[in-house]
Amino acid sequence: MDEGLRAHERIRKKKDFLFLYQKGHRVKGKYFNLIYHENNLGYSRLGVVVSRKIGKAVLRNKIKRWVRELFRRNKSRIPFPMDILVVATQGIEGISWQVYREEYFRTLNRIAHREKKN
RNA sequence: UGGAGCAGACGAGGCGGUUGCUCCUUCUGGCUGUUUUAAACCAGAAGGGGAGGAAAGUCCGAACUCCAAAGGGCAGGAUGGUCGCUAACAGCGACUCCGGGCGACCGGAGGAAAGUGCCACAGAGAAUAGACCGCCGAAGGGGAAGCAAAAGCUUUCCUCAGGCAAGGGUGAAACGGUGAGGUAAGAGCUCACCGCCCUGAUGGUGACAUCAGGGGCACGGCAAACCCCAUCCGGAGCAAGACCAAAGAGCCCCCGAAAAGGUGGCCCGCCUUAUGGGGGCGGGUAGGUCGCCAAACCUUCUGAGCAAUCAGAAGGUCAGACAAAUAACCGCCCUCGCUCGAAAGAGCGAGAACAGAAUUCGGCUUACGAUCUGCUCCAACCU
RNA sequence: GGCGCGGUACCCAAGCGGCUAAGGGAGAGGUCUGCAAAACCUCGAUUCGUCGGUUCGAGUCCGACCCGCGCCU
Repeated sequence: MDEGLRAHERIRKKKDFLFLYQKGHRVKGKYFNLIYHENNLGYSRLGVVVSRKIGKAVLRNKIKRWVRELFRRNKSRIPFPMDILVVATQGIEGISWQVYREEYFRTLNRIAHREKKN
């Protein structure tokens, strides 16, 4: 599996965001919430939301870069093709790259477990 | 050595590699399409570019776009020593005056004799000054004592009529200051010096400076109160705006008067329109494309100018996204800190802070560094 | 990204440059009551988001900064 992140692999349309907010399944985490919904594209797509409450522009960009890096490096951990929306919450501004990575993997595992049951 | 002032550079290590993003150019393949070639799109390869000095705050000024060709007036706003620079500016440079500092240096700047308004409390009086305490009471009035025949004279008291504004006191501010003369006591009443005002001469483009003569003091403060004077400004803003255009719905143009609406806060002016008649097939949402990166540009040199800056020559082109691009990590070297060691050296850690382009420039302001550099001033010590 | 509005006690707020910075709610204490409620009385801002400037004097006028909110695709 490739480790790229091309334009079509990112959620870019306002409609897609609104659809996920309405129909997506939510997983609440300590530092971010994750909204997902399966798609029929054959590949997964990623969207990142970091509001201005989190911090200044430098920090917001850094968080987005972390999220994208983990997504493209670990596409094989995603159980099936879906749209993923990562919404950063207050508290994320203090943590390190390693802590964030652990949290991301744990959240993906939770989704895999939940979907197996269903 | 310590303290201080001003100016300036840099913005963070260097080399190489792996994975990944974005834009440009060239090439290859695919898809679509057609008479054919291509464009666009997708994938790949090669080469190249890829955040800041403040990209920030959005405080000023412009370019650009639309609002009728943005036009006239009012209202409103901005600036404020002088001269210059600039596309423009609340910016920059040089100079002038005033204030602060021992000093390097720093800060301020039109008009208060065009008008209006305000100056609480305190105080006698606060802008056509005023008299609480106080000082005087000379000439005038009254009382007492002495001298004198008398007229009167001398001394003294009253503080009566009145005079004064020196001193006390109030206040942020009290209607020139100091000294001398003068006087009953005083007072620019007079004089000297200082301040102020007026006139003239000289120098300077000018703010202003210097000098000479005169006046006899008049002109309190506040215009970041209204205002006056001079100069400048139409309004919005790239989410401006232009073009293509699914779905859905019908929509548009021409003719004519009143009314309504719009056009910048108002007026003028200008534009549009219901209804009726006639004619025609466009307008525009989602979405897409453009605007969107070569510009008042950067570097070096030469010349003009005290300087800001200007002129010329040569060379360079180095972000262009749109839920929005720089990250994760490895190796070697370098610098710094800590530990071990007699030393050579070894190990560990760190390489930041403020902060992320969003139409583009010129400034201002604010934030920041464990990177530096230069000049200057003051103090102490040494020679 | 651009444009606009606001910040005064715990909350809502008024405030021509001049007295101790109105008022309402909530709170605390008291009066009343057997105890409460209601009513009545009393109390609280060392300072008006922060820092400078103008003025004799600033919550108010003028700058700079901080924070909060709204509108425009």
